[in-house]
This record gives sequence, C-alpha cells and structure tokens, in this order.
Amino acid sequence: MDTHPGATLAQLLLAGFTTLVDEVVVELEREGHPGVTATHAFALDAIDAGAQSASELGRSLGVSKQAAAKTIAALEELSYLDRRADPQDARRKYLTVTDRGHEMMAIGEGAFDAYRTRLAGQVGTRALHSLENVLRILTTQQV
Amino acid sequence: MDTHPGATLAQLLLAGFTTLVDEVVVELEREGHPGVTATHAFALDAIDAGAQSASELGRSLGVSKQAAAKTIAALEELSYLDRRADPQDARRKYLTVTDRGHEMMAIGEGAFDAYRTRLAGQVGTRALHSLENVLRILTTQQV
DNA sequence: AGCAGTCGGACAACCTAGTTGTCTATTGTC
DNA sequence: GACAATAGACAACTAGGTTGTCCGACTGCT
Repeated sequence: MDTHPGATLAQLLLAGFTTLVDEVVVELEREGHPGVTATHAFALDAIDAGAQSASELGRSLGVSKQAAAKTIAALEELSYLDRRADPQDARRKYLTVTDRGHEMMAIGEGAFDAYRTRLAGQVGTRALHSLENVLRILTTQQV
Repeated sequence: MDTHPGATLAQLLLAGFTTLVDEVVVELEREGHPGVTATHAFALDAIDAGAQSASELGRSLGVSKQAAAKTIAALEELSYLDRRADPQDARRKYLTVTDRGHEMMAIGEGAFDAYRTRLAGQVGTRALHSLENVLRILTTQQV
C-alpha cells in the first residue's frame, strides 16, 4: 500500500506541523492578532524565556543573527516587542515583550494546547506521549 | 518542565522533519546527487507515481501550478526529467523520469527507509506505527 | 459548426524566511 | 594600550512559494 514508508514519514511530519500551525494562525487572527506567523510566536516565546538580544535569539532558534534581527523588526512593527538601549552594554538593544505581546503569546499557546488536547482525546494520551517521545529521540540523538 | 506542550509538539514535528530530510540530502550528495532538495525528491516521486504535467503535479503536491513548474524546471536542469510534447494534447508537456532520476529516487528512498528502520530499532515498531497513525489522523481529520 | 468556458503553460512581480559577506561601534582580555 | 570577540546594521542573494495576467488548445453544449 505504501511503497515509500520513509519518505511518507517525512511528509507526515511536515504535514502535521503545517496543519497544527495553520490552525493556530487562524485562531490568532480570529482573536485580534492578524499577520502573526508561527515564526513570530516561537521567537516571542524564546525572547520571553530569556533571549534578550538579536544574537542571543538567533542562537536560541538556531538561525543567523541577521534572520533573528528580521524577525525582531517584524515583532516590533506589530507592537509585540520593545527595543531599548541596554545601559550595561551600548552595543546591545534590550528586548522586552509588550502587554500585547503577552496577550498574543497566551492566545497562541492556548490554541496550540487546545489542539493538542483534542488530538489526545482522539488518539489517547499514551499514543500522544509516545509520539512526542519518539520525536525527541529522533531530534536529539544520532539515530 | 514543559510549560508550552502544544507549541513544543509543533516544534518537535518540524524538527523531526528537518532532521530526517537533512540526513537524506547529505546521503544523496555523498552518492553523487548534489543539489537535490527534499522538494525535488517528493516531486519526482509524485511524477513517477502518475503526475504527468505541471498542473497535475501542483494539485498532487498541494501547491500552485506555477510553483510546480519551477520545481519541474529545476528537475529538468538537473537531468532528472524529460519534457516532451504530448501528441494527444498540444497544451501539455509530457513528463518522464530519466534513468538518472530513477537512480536518485532509489537512493533517496533507500536513505529515508534506512533512517526509518534505524528509528524503529530504537523505539520499537509499535511506537513508530502509532506515531504514523496519529499523524495520519492529525492531517486528514478535523481534530 | 460555432462558441463559451475550462485547462495547460509561460511570464512577471512579489513575499517570507532564511543565507553569506562586509562594516562599524563597543566591549573584554592580555 | 593593542587586539580579538561581540552586537547590530545593511546589502545582495537564494529557495520555494504566492497572485495576476495572458495565450493557445481542448471540450461540451446548443
């Protein structure tokens, strides 16, 4: 039935990601946050979790500092971030998440979690935990 | 430990995809097929499986016919495809996979399958089947 | 047989999310 | 004080898509 099991696995992983993300983006738009992408949401999470400069954000997301700077510019434009001079280090621009940024994060997280909970209801908590465990092994080990 | 389970699931899915694909691209390069991307390999699979025109390929991959045409142009440039006039329909350009294309497909599939088999060895066949089942539900149903 | 509508393909302009390379200003280290 | 490392800005580029427009070829209907 499936003549390409390995390639199918890859396509399933990508399709799963886009399905989940599309759902969340639609929900964010419905809740008053149009123009937000998954990249934005992940970056804002990383900044709120401690990445306080473009270089640091790039390292934390695994992309170049230039790419991180572009994402930061977009988030600032959408009023999700403030950039201020760092009094300790004149090279840096200190990043803080605005109130609107925290609101967007909460809605995004809520939508992600709600989807995950619905999925758990359909396939069972054990199957979902098993999936997450397999993916963690896939991404962190030499398989 | 994980304060964002839903977002983490999305990131795991994407990271799983890129891990798998990067591995295969490296293997293809090592086996004499540099410049091949996952997009190319998936498109060639779809063409070999019956998508015989740019429009049809686009529908089968879920992208616009223009995007499919760009991928086809790249595959033709890399000598993985032939485009010939269709005697039955002068609008169409009939697509056939070359010998080198079939060789590349075989290597790509082999690399994908080998990785999947190694993963099954680490986590068990049941866990892998369960993962694929969950992803199929995630991508094909209204969850 | 004619004609309207659909379909395949090409071309252009644009977008997103990244890349590398180069540059300046600042900071930390010996 | 010299010098390497770091933060950020700017430019040019790439991949892989998108819409919109257009034309020529086919198809179904009357």
